[in-house]
Order: sequence, then structure tokens, then C-alpha cells
Amino acid sequence: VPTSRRERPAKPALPRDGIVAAAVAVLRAEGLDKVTMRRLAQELDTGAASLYVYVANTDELHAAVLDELLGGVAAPREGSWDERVDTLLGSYVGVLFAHPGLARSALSARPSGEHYLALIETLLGLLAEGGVPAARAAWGVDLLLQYATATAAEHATRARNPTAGDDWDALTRAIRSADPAARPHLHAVAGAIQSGTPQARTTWGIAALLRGIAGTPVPEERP
Amino acid sequence: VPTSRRERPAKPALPRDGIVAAAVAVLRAEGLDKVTMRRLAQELDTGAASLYVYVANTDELHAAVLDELLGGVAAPREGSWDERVDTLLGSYVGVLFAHPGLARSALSARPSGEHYLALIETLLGLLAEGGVPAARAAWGVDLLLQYATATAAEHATRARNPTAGDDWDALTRAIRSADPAARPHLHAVAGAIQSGTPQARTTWGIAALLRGIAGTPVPEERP
DNA sequence: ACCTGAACACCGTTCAAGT
DNA sequence: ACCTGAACACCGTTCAAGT
Repeated sequence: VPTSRRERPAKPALPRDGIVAAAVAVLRAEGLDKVTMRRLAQELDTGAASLYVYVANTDELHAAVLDELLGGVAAPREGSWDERVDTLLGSYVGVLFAHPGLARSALSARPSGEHYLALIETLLGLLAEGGVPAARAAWGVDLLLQYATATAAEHATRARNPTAGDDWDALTRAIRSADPAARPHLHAVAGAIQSGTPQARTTWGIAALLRGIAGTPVPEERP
Repeated sequence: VPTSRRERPAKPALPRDGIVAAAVAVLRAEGLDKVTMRRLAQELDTGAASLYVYVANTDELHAAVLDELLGGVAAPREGSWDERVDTLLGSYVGVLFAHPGLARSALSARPSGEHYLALIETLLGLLAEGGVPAARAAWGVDLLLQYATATAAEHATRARNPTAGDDWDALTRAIRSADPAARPHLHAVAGAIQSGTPQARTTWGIAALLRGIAGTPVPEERP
């Protein structure tokens, strides 16, 4: 009796796509914590071992999920080229913020799907529009995406775990109470070092990155 | 009979310090994978629950371990200020490279111990020496350390897990086989986008970061 | 070639009960 | 105030055996 197994809506033809689709569904419904090999196997009426034919490990699975979510990130149409970079990366970070923990995986296993490629393409286009030499832009996109991903990874953990804010506070306390004689520079900027909203800091960070990328020759350029 | 328990060399007086010391020892002997609450409890002849009085969670424990390892990072004495920044961050990344996985934790829970403060102080001093305005330097150290940490997190995972290189290859393959009509910019820089040694890229990244930090006014500076 | 159950070797964190 | 055993609720990954 082949139809005796539990019925599910639309069992997909391609296992890899089916696994990723199930993973996205579980992510949306219950969060990244539940996007595990075992849980997904359960969802697909199989054993966890079966998934390893299509997915190398958990990080790779998460990368595929992220790529899927990136489908919701559209290229901005308004503003100057650098404003659009800021908006685009803001959207990217937004996706990561909405699903805490995914950013952490993304640092280890980068997505390599269509949506991630589209993001890189858009970024390269904006940098070209801004007159950034292609060789610098090529290395620059890496820097920009790494920055956006790392920012999300930091912020996401703090947002999810209520006690993780303590680490932040611990650093703040440590900086504030630093010995002015032993750490003069730290003491001098104690107020400034953690000032500003996350948004303001991220916008500044992207601006600094763009300036640096545009103005720093890559080794190949030098004679 | 109070001495009936298994003997260990030098049981430390302060539990928190004792936990961190044991964690460093286990890290050195067996790697970060074994630096778990349960394993540490075993090492200290107690139950895992007891550790939670002194350490909030596993990430915080890892952050404390990293701070300890940072004691081996000395301020460079030779070269120009920006060369010394490169050397200093290189040492920091080196510590993280030697213990894969620690960088990942560090992104979520930043260290806040003496050695991390010393690193920030040295960095601030170098930026001041380079004529970077204090307000930009204050935000800049964050950018520099985040970059160094994220770089280590990426590279470390690839180095540890033999199949993680596949993700890299997967992205490389995807970029190389990108449709030239749909992704013209990507196609144009396909060769350049992943060229260069990690060292060359990191040095370029730091140079770009420094240029951006030095040249980008923070919001407070604007009237 | 693919799929599976079962096993291996573990986790983090909480909590009631003790001292 | 601190410490503990035990419990809760899980993990990732491998592998021999099947189909």
C-alpha cells in the first residue's frame, strides 16, 4: 500500500529542492532552531541519513535557505548609487535580522544560489555606476557582504537571547571603568565608542567601506 | 573524607577563573569542540549546572577563553602606524585561526576582558598616531575588529571541515558559469572576484578600512 | 544508486532538592 | 548562597544492511 504514509501537500519532484522548501517552511513556522537534519527528515517522512545524499551538512542547508529568502530582496530604484548600496545592503541585513542565527551560518557557508548571485550582480552594477574600478569592486563586494553578514550575526544573537545583552553591557562596563592612566585612548573615547543607533553606525560603516573600496588600489594595479 | 575525590593539579581559588583556565587547557589539548559545559564540569569534578553560577552560557565562556588567548598578542613596535595596524590585526586573526570556531562565537559574544581592552587601546593609539579623528577612530576600531573576526570565522570553518571547501567551490563554479547576458558585471569580474591570496586580500581589506575610517565623518561631526 | 534504521557519541539548559 | 543529580528535549553524522 504505497499511499499509506502520512499525506502532505505537494511532495516535490526534486529531493534537493524539496528539502530546501521544507526547510524554509519550518524556518518560517518555528525558527532556525528547528531547521535541523533530524527535524527535516521527520517532516519529509524519512530518516536524517537520507538527506546527506543531497546536502553536505547543516551549514550548507542553511546557506540554501538563505539564498531562497534572498528572493525577496529587490534592487532599489531610487536615490544615488551609494544610497542604493545602503538600501540594498539594508534589505539584505533585514532578511538576516528576521531569522536570527542564519547570519552566523552564512559566514561559514556562503550561499551560491541564483538570488545571491543576483545580489552580487546588483552590487557590482552600483559600484560601476559609482565609478569604482572593476578590480576594486570585485574585492569590494566581498567586503560589503561580509560586513553586512557579520553585522546581522552580531545583532541577531543579541536580539534573540535576552541574556546576550549582558555581554554588550559587560564590554560597556569594562570600557567605562578602564583605568585612565593605563588606557588613556580608551578612556578618552569611552562615551563615543558605543554611541549612535545601530542604523547610524551601519550607514557610516557602509559609507566608510565604499570610500575605502573606491580609493584603495588592489595589488594588481600597482606596477 | 574530603580528599577522596580525584586529585587534580592546583585547584584554583576563584571558580570563574578556574573554569576559564580549565577551558583553555581543554581547548589547547583537544580543540574547541570539547570546550562544552558538560565536559568542563567533568574536568572540574562537578555537574554542568554548577557552572551556570559563574558563566551565563557557552558563548560567554568562549569569549572568556578568547580573551585569555589574546594575552599572547603583543603591540608591534616596528613599521609605520598603518603597517602596525596590519600586523596587530594579523596577530589577532592568527589566534583565531589557530582555534577554529572561536571566531564564530566571538561575533556573538564579544570578549570584555583585560586583553581585549588592551587590543582596543593599542588600536586607538595607532589610529591617533595616524591622525584619525577620535570620533572616527572610536567607531573604526569596531569595524576593524569585526572585519578581523569575520575573516577568521570564514577561513577557520573552511580550514577545519574538509567539505566546507565545497561551498567555496560551489560559489566559484556558480560565478564562472553565470549567464553573461543576465549577469554582465559578474561575468566581467569572474576571474578577479576570487583572485589573490587570503593574506593579500586581508591586507587590502584593512587598508581599505583604514582609508574609509579616516576619511568618513561620523554623524556628530556634521553641523 | 539510493534509502533506511539504528547506533555512536554527544549537546545546552533548567529545576527541585539538598547543604 | 551555592551546589548537585537528574531530567528534558534534543543534536550531527556514520554505517551496515537493504532495495
